[in-house]
Amino acid sequence: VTIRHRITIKDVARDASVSQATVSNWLRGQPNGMSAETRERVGASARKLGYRPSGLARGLRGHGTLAIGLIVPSITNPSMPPIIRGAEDRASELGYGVFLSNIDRQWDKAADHALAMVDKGVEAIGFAFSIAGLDAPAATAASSAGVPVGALLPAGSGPIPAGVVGLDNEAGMRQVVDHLWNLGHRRFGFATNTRVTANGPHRRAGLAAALASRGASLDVRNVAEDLTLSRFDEWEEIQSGRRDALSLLATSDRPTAICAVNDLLAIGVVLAAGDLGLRVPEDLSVVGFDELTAGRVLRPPLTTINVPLYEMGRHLVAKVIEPTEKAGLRITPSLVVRGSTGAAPKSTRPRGHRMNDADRRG
Amino acid sequence: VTIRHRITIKDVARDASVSQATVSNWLRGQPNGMSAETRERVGASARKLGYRPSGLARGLRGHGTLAIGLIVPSITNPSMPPIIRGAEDRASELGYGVFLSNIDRQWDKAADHALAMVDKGVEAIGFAFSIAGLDAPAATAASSAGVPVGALLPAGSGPIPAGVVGLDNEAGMRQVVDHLWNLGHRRFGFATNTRVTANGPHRRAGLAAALASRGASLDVRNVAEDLTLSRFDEWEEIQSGRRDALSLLATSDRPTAICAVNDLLAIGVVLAAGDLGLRVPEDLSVVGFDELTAGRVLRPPLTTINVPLYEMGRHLVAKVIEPTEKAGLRITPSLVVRGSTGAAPKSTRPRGHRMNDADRRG
DNA sequence: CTGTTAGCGCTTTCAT
DNA sequence: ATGAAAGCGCTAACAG
Repeated sequence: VTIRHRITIKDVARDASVSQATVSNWLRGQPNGMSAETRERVGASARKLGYRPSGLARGLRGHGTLAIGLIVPSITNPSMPPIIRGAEDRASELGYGVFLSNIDRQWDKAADHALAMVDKGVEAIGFAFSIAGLDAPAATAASSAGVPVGALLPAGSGPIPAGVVGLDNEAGMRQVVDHLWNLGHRRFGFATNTRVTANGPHRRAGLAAALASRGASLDVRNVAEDLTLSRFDEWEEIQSGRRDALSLLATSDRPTAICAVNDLLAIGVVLAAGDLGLRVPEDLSVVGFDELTAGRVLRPPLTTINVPLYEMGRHLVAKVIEPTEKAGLRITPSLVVRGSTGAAPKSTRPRGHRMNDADRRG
Repeated sequence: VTIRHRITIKDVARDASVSQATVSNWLRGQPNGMSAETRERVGASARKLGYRPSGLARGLRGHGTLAIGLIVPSITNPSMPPIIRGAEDRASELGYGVFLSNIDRQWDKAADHALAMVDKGVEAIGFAFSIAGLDAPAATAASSAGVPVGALLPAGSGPIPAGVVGLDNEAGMRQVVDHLWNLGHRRFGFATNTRVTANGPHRRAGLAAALASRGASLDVRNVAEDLTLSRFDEWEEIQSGRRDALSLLATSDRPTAICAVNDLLAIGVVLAAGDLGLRVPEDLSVVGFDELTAGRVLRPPLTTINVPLYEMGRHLVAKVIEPTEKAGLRITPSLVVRGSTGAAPKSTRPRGHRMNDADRRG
């Protein structure tokens, strides 16, 4: 607990009877040669004195600070921890530390946080699913300050810009439609809310596109977008899915399968089905996106799309720290079939069919 | 995207025709007087030039770096995000940035990570539920380097040391026992595993103590501690709870209520009950600890103990950044009654009673 | 191979 | 009320 005066390179130099420069060379693995004898002597002194190089001074002098920034939209979003873990792991392997900043979906805060990180000397900044692309204010602010940025983003179609790790949501929805279509489903619903990540619109569009490629289409009346959600909160997001489902299932020609923008909403859909006395998957199939643990706990367990979040976090960091490649990386998620999807119900209710009381019962 | 040469205090000084010292004074809100005229002129120049002070240089010169470190045992543990969010929020309010480090329950890594943070100039380090107290190697390493440390820890009995935010697990278990006892339960079981946080033993001891205070006791045969868990993983932890329950419920005088060390294990217990054809709560009551969202999704929803994680994260940071008070803070969690607990089953099976086939059936 | 000498951007006496 | 100058701990040319 001795708060001894900080041991500097100078102390080591004096102890080893060499110059600071020599110690400095020793520090970063002798770029130019160095006699083994000296190296050892310096090493011994450093160890003896308990010397630890100051990252601050090193950073100030122009060299790296060995720190990067990671900005997450909402840390309580269950998708984030694996991403952060991946990012931190990779950064750590590369000898970097990570500054974490959570903006709680207040997108306008991103730029400030990014700049604060720049001031602290980060060498790069990664955005975990920011609402917009690399052209968002926060990203441009950082890169115009000379700090490289990278981001996790929906992939969209076309090439992926350098620095971005793109999630191919469309490919995911394609798998969902394949699965459901083979099960006989023809009327699809989509549940989302106004506070989801940038992936939301891509998932909806992906569903519509996959349906279109089979000559079917996503009826706008079968798309529910809850807008009563305020700040992000897992349970609240589940509730938004529940509200969506309630409105989706109130129509006479209700969908036989509902795709939710993510697992949280999907859980809400399953819960709503229970409220309405509908059996899943006999009466209604439900599929989510993201593969959360909560979806496995649900009865029936949720069929969903697995997204390799941990790997994405790793890639994001690798991309910003060592921007070797000039192109981005495309990540394709994959379907995980569990119990919430099954054959479409036999008795399809043609459009315009009148609801009976049993349908109405909650 | 212009990577203009960094604007320094010198540029501002030149532009405003004052000295660096004056700009420096202006920077940190004029400690000594300063003519309003000058202040304004400097401000104008700074704004015009887009000046941003370098945290690195500021830190090097001896003043604060406005950065703290936060070390978490396992970021994918669902209890962590709220803590991190609270910590980050409070730090941010105080103008601090936070370095996050996840050690994935590899406790021996903590010291290295802490030291790495010290090298990066953090002003303090907070440990979110480290396995040991403030006397753990990591904490002593940091504090002997002159960096104050704080931690989230089980409170235990007795006074709480400065810098620690203590969770009173015993108080939580007392509430659990009150609730269950009033429901008629007399045979209690406890499910845990060998990889839980430092709170684990305290929860078990708390249960035993609460029972003892009513003249009852926790039969060691009714304590199951799964040890097949490797790295932390939510689903795996649920499985460990399932295994615990399977062994706990195989006895002829099985407990009528099982308390799990946390919600994840508790979910596993409920799932196991389902596997065995036992109804919850009619045949078995289950209670968890931590109040996770997954527990609300479970059917029946889990009765549990809510821990104010977000607040604890905030307190932890406040304690390490402004170590005003000399004593720690005690946090008392509170019972949340949901559907997994109910009246004890009428037909109690006295010790030694022989199981019938129905009991055996899975 | 190793030592000298300048700074990096900022704070901080000490003068003025 | 403001300025000059000396570093914080380290790196980066150059010299020797």
